[in-house]
Amino acid sequence: MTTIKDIAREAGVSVTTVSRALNGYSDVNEKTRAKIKDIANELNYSPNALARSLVTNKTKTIGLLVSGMKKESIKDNFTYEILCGINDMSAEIGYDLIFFSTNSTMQKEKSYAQLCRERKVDGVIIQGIKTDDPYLQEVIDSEIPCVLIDIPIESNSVGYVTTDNELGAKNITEYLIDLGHKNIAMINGHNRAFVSQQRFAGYRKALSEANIALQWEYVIDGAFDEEVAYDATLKLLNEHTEITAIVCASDLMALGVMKAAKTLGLSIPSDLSVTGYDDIILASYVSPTLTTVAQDKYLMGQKATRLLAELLEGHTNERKVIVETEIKKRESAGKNTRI
Amino acid sequence: MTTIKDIAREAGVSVTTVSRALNGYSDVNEKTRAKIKDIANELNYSPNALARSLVTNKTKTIGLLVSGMKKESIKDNFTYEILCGINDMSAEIGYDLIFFSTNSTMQKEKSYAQLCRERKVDGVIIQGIKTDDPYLQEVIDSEIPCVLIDIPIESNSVGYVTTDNELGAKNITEYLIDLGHKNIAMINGHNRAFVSQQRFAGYRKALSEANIALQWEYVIDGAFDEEVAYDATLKLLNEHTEITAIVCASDLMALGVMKAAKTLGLSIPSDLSVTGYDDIILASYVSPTLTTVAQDKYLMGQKATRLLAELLEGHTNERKVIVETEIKKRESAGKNTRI
DNA sequence: ATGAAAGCGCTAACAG
DNA sequence: CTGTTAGCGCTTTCAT
Repeated sequence: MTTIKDIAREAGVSVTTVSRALNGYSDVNEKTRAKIKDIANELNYSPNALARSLVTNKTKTIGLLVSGMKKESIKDNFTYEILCGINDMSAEIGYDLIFFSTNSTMQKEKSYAQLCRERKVDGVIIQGIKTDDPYLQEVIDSEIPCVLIDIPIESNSVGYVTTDNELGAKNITEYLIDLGHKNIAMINGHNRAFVSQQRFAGYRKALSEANIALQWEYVIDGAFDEEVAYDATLKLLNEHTEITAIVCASDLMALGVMKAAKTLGLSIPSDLSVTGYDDIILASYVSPTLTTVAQDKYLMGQKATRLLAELLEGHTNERKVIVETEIKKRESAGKNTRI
Repeated sequence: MTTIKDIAREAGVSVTTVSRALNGYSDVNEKTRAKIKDIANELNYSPNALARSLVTNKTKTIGLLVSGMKKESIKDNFTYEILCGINDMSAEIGYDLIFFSTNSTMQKEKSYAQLCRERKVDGVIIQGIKTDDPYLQEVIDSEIPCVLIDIPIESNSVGYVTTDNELGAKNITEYLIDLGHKNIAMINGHNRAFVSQQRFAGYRKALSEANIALQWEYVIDGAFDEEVAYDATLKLLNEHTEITAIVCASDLMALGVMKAAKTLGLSIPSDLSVTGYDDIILASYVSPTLTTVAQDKYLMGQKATRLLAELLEGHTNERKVIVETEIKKRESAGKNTRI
């Protein structure tokens, strides 16, 4: 492996000069620089990022703490799209990405801060973490710049990217109300997710503004899981045949709801309207196609990365980024036929 | 930031002892070790991986060279599933993952080997690279242990994971032949992909064994792209109305073919049978559902990682891993009705 | 414009 | 069982 020492020897200069020449410092004779560069090329030199980082205390690396890269959640390309956005943007701004491979067993042994300190990442992006995750507190306490996705926490070194979940849920609920529905149920995620709390708030607000009383029995947690949502829906619809529409806090759960409807012999949307949240790829391919609140996940990833870069470079204006959502009106929601 | 120096001072021992105590060496008094560990905890110490790597020349890091993490290819969760497999397995064997964020512009400036040398990754997994990619030759030349996905190259430091693409394509073509089809077209990827070459070979072999003459006009490249496949299919079917079945080299392209059929007013499978390759999530959700050759992408990722680990630890038996494929018979392929 | 020297945090002989 | 010493490859004062 070629080092600057080798180059220095070959060029008959000191390592200092080599370092400065290669790093584009101005106080170096252009002739010497050219010579050094030539030799570097010839010797097939590439700098050792480890050694450099050790002294500069910068790694040009972003740590990624991503839950949901499990086999089970492959259907849900939410995480992947965010990843793509992060990847593209980080390439643009010159940061490499490091995945902390931490399975559940190890998570107990090694703290968030430890992970970051060991690898000396410049900053971190966190996605898919639950609000009761012990890591979360650590993030806030730690000095390491960090961007959270879908967790609204701000501090000196912490920012976040999210969508207006309350508004999104409110809008789509209103859309159902406009379609004539009154008995609208909600399959939510779970209360350890901020987005669930917010989406419920939006649902509630829409009902309230339309003077529809909130029925607590209509609101069920589906754990963001297709199967769980399926089971919950069967039970719900058996007990409450008056329900004509279901708002889901994720597309995946909406798929579960649609399956349940099929099981019960209900056709969508004539017997039951269903809406999702996220706009995953499947949403536009299932039959009937799924009406949903679209989040631009790719953009979220990009913005998260850009925000982190700002945090790192210390010229942050705003630590909060809200990405717009959009209702995709497709086939799964229709007029209430039971009026 | 706490260093072993701090601990050493506090414990009244040398840094060497601290290092050995913390790394579990046996030649350390258990009492001293306990004391050192206590102090380390108290001081909230975590080792600096950079410094360690600099001297040990090992980083416990796997580099990932993945094409297809672009916005355009989000539909195609092939890459993502492989990633999940890699991620899970690398967590298990204690390696972190680093993404080389290299966009097209940078790729020209920095070589594969440079990337690896700079970051001092222990090994590399490469996916989605084309056979004419200059990186490929570098991989082979380089001494860095490397596992390729879907590129059959072996050397001292290089292994690969793939499926039997020829067999898969042969099987599914035979399946169509068994259904009574004779005029079977193929929408292939492109010839810079090994899998395309192999899948074509399988298609060809199946035809030949059934004494069906290969028609070169029936074989078109679809660039692994939905749109391109769509256009190609329109043209193909307009010129060759006798075609009753199309074998595609990817599911994404099969989606394009299905759209084209729709455009042409052909119904699937009664007018046209279509098969895919990969078994992406969409395959079982589109309507009609897609008959395809399923590859266990997650498993491929896992196996790639395990193989790399073996390469790294120097106890490699076999540098080649072939993952089984399976034909998923769904709705898009049916009996030839034009016999 | 260049070099000498110190040091980033750690491990690894070697000696004792 | 423990400490001394050297050094991984690089950047960074501080001289010159």
